[in-house]
Amino acid sequence: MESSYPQPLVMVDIALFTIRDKRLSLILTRRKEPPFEGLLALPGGFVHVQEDADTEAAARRVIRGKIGFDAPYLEQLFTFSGVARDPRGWSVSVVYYALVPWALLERNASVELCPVEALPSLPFDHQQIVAKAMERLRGKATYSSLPAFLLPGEFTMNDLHGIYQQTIGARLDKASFRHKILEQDIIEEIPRRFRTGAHRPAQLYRLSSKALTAFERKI
Amino acid sequence: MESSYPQPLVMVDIALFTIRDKRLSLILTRRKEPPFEGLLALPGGFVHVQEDADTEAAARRVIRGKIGFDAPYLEQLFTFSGVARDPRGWSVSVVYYALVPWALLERNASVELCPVEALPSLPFDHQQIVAKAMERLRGKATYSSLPAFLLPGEFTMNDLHGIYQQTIGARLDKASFRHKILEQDIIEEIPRRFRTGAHRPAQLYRLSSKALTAFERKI
DNA sequence: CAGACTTAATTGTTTTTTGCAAATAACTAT
DNA sequence: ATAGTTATTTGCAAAAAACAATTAAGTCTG
Repeated sequence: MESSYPQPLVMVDIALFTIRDKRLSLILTRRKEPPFEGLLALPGGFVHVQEDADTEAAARRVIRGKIGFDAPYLEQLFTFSGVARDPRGWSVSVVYYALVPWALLERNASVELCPVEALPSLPFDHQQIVAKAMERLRGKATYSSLPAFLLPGEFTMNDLHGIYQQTIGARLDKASFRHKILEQDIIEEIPRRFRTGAHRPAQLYRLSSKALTAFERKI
Repeated sequence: MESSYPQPLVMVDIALFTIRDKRLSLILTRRKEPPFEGLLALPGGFVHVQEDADTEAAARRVIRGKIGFDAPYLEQLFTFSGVARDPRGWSVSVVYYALVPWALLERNASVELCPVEALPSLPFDHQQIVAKAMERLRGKATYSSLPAFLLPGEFTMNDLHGIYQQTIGARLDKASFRHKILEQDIIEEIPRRFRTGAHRPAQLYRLSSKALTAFERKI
């Protein structure tokens, strides 16, 4: 039977993004075991065929282990494979990327955060993985509600505008951005809720039910 | 050591598209072994850690086994996993999709072709896989040169226009389409080459070197 | 061999989208 | 009250896209 052939090791790795101080950042783990013991790397682990229904469940397990709760946005990114990527042997890593608002992480003292423009050199093929994840993030930012998942439940149009500029890496016209976003129905005004501060109060928005169900269907 | 845990079975499956008689079609295989012996299914196989450098190499091996040569376009689609998708046990399938011009397949008598609107019910989770592949194809058609890989080396603007409409599933204005495509530099005129027939001859085009190198870099 | 026919390709016009600049609105701090 | 600052809207110009019609280039038919 074919399945008696030697099989690759199967693991999941997570590119877990957040935005702190307006900087897109990754949550990393300091490895507690060989190989690469002591180095910072993407959180990950082996798939446990006894407890994980599929690799997405494995990814959620890893994320919960790292930050204590589920990420609001989770999507499969790409599968990396080969004999050379891990010194333990031929391996397959199903990589997911996840977005978490910084507000949810703040109390969590243990997380190691690193802005994407200042990453250390990462073990395995994690450098490549990060590059691919950024590419996807940038790509989706131009036509989906994805970057909104980096924000907490309530946010202003300016917050959203900034996040989009961050992830796309370019300047966007405010008026056009506002227009296009509202037209897509991915966010909605929270009636009578404003962020008040030094100046004119800003209308608060939240993700619309349309955006949330689109995410459930992984669009 | 972690790697002594029970590991999932690792395989690759291929969604191999072509266009025959203006209909987007899939190349299927009649299974020669259990499970689902005798049924039509996507071509696939286990990853051979001795001979495959990575899952993409495994995918190429499967494709060569099926059609006798490499597909002009090949890209990783998605990884499907779980305990229920294959009766042999917890498995991971890294799925690739590939595009092949019908002209290259014509002489190959053994291939079983099936238009995507008239697929039989497929075993495993292959129905889902096909749905995902179509979605990706549709998505990419709107902004890339991808559908052009379904055509032979020389094609007319009308051929291309038809293919795009096929994969997107909507009508596209001829003048606008022409304009946008030419502006992107993904195809180029073949000087002095025309398809002659019953009426006005049509200029022949080919993929530009820009489109070909973009594919090499998997854009 | 003229003209009808058919498909290819271009051109012009209207409509929609986008980018830019300025104006208006709503607050706080002095 | 008013200057200062950020939020939001408005208006207009430029660009892109959709639509409609015209011109081009051949074959086929009587």
